[in-house]
Amino acid sequence: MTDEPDPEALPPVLAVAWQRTPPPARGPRPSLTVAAIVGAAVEIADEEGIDAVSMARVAGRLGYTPMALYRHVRSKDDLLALAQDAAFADPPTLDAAAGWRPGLEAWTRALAAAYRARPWVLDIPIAGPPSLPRQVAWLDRALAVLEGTPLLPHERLSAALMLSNHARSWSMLARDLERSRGSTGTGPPAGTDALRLVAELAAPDRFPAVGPVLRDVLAAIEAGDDDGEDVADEFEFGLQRILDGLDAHMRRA
Amino acid sequence: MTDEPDPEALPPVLAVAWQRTPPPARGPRPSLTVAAIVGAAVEIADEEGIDAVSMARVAGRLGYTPMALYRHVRSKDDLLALAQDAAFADPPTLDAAAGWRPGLEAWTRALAAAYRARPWVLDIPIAGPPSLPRQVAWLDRALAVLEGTPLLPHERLSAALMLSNHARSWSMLARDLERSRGSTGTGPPAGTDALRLVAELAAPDRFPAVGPVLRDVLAAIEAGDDDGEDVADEFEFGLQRILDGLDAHMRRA
DNA sequence: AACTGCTGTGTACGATATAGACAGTTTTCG
DNA sequence: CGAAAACTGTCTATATCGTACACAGCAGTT
Repeated sequence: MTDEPDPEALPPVLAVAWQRTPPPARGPRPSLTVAAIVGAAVEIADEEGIDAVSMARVAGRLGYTPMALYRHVRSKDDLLALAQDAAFADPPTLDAAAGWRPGLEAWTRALAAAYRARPWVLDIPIAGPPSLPRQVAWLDRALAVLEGTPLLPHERLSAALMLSNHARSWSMLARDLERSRGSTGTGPPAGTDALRLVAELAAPDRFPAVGPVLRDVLAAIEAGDDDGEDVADEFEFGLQRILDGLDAHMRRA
Repeated sequence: MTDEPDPEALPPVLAVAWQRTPPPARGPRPSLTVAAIVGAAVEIADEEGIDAVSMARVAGRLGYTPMALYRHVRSKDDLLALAQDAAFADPPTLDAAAGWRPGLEAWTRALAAAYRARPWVLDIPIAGPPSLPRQVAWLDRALAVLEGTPLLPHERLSAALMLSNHARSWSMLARDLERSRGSTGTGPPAGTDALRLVAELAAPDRFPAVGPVLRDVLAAIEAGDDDGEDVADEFEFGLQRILDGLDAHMRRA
């Protein structure tokens, strides 16, 4: 009678992700497992992107009916959340003796590398604060690096999330530029072209500041060869600014 | 015969958004307009979220057939991009005399306020660098504030994007927490509960750093009353760190 | 007056997520 | 030992969407 959800109960995704579901006592041994389902989803996403990940595709790859998946996973959204978490490699081990700054640098770069390795992860909308195992593992490493610092606990959390957001945001930008480089015409065009377009479209009287800056950036890009390099440079610039800001705050305390 | 897309041609979305499409020379006067379509989409999203925005709903609200929209908009994705851009208010006018730091502070807070006013904007995946008019207008204001500073042009661009990313990321977190506060049980639970869960789930042996920090943050939250406040505090902390980092970099130059 | 290019409509198709009933299997309880 | 209970995977069905395609009527051009 009581369909009231127990407020103390684990949300289903978390229960599955943290393997808090006791094995069934009765009934046939499940031949499908969550791990297999998630693995198949990851494989498909690796090969063809998340748009190719449908319940039917995942089930088909494993030799099952689409509906079989719903015995192990509550919804497609849940499956995608699990796939996203599974897509990450284990966080790097950081040299604690080297200090917090090199540690966080390495951590953030590793995160960006993870996004680069599986860009489809960026297509899955994030839902809530990090709570799946792999994400928590990454968070743990960042917090561990900050352990000797004068930062307050909530400041450490903020710092880690800030760097994580930075890695994610810039990875999305890099992915978008790469995508538009490939597909001609449909999206905004390749890196420099997109900038050039905006620089031309922005009327100097209405948007006086944007034009000069973009033209200058364009000139700088054309002086160099590669423009994938430039995106990486912007990533580094932002990373160093954030670390500078944390450093300044620590010195003040 | 030549279906080759002209590399110099505007991508269709941009042509529409910047009103670079010449009015048709022949044929009946269009009764539908892009502005009306986008406006209807925004209204529906305001009332029921983006999930409620379907081509049929938008067309229906205007008294047209779904397919009529495709005469003015290339795809649903394009429509959403336009709606996202239209959803933003005009950027605030900033006091140039006050200096770059107060200016960027106000700018970033205004951006966060815009996300708060229309949270559904965050559900639309961003595609590429800012290139639609309202987004460019916002970017222009941030760059204008940085005009007197020793930052190089590409550094100014980086700084603006960094702050924009910060506003967006934290707005998403705030929205997620608010969402889970409302819906009981289905998603991850309300703000503090989510943290508590992770704190319990993270085994101390595998994730030694996460537990203490989360418990400390939880205690701090429970000492105060509201936890919406805390998210705002984290936003401010990150904002100040980024500005500190920019400040340090400027002094060095 | 014929033609051309345009607008909005109607129909149709192909995906897709997922609800609900069912048959078969394994364990537990009387 | 047999009946009931709990669970797995399947099958069928539905509702929702985005959008391709062909068409009817309209407004300028030739």
